[in-house]
Amino acid sequence: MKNNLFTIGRLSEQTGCVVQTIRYYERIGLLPEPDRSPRGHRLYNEDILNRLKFILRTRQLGFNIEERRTFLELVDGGKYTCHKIRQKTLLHAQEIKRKIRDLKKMERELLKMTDQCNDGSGTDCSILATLFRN
Amino acid sequence: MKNNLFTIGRLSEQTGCVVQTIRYYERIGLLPEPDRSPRGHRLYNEDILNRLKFILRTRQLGFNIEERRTFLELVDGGKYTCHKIRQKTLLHAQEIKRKIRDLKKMERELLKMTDQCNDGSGTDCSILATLFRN
DNA sequence: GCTTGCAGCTATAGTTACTATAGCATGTAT
DNA sequence: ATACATGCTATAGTAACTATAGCTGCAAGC
Repeated sequence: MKNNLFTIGRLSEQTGCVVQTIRYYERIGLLPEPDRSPRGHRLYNEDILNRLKFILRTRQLGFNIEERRTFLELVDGGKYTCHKIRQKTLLHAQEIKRKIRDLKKMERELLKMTDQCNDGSGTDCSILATLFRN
Repeated sequence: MKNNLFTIGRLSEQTGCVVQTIRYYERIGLLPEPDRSPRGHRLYNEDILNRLKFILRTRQLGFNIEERRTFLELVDGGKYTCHKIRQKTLLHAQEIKRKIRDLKKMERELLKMTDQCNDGSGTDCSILATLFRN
């Protein structure tokens, strides 16, 4: 049951990643150029499937393309250390923490504005007043 | 002290918005085309200064260009109601809440991975193991 | 035998919200 | 005279895809 090849449509189904994105990842070098059928269709194997799944998990965790690329290079080269990867991951977690803080601030300010709003049908809106304050 | 005109550099200083962005906002219609000096330099007044400040505040609150445009149209047309603006703002706050939830989930997962990591110099990294799990 | 539909292909453009660059004109300071 | 600062326009670049146009080739239905 190993060693069977499948098309890009099957890879897309297996991973939930749309076809264009798969080809995009190949173009930018995250995925290798796969074998082709006589008709020129891409043929994938389990290795590439797993590699794509790896990429998609790092994507879901908010790593950008270059960060994903670095992870892959570390893995490919086998020259990573646990420490290096942990540092990278912690750094990323900190950035996410900062984003959360910023968004919470936004949320607080938005809710503060709506709190002061009478929600009426008139045109004396305290939200706009706040946005227009000097 | 009113009615004095100033250049784009001054507007930039007053608002903290870089010059290119001001011109960009003009191009996409958020800011009006201002008067020009004999040399063709843009000349701004207090009204445009306040309009730009308004735009920048909505930007800081995470409203995208089209949302900012809608706010401006409501204000320009005078045909807004307090209720409408409140709804718009609350909806936006909800989207931000959702983003915060997603980011918190990311953060938790990242920290969980690093927790299980021995942080050593070896190449048996539990973070990678987690990312590669099937 | 013909058409329709589907899956794949390449190359290219569009998206968001700016940011940066190239190449120009003009005014002021040295 | 020359450098520097500020302004101008038009255009390209950014991130990470997503969508489109126009093509090939296979299989099924009429």
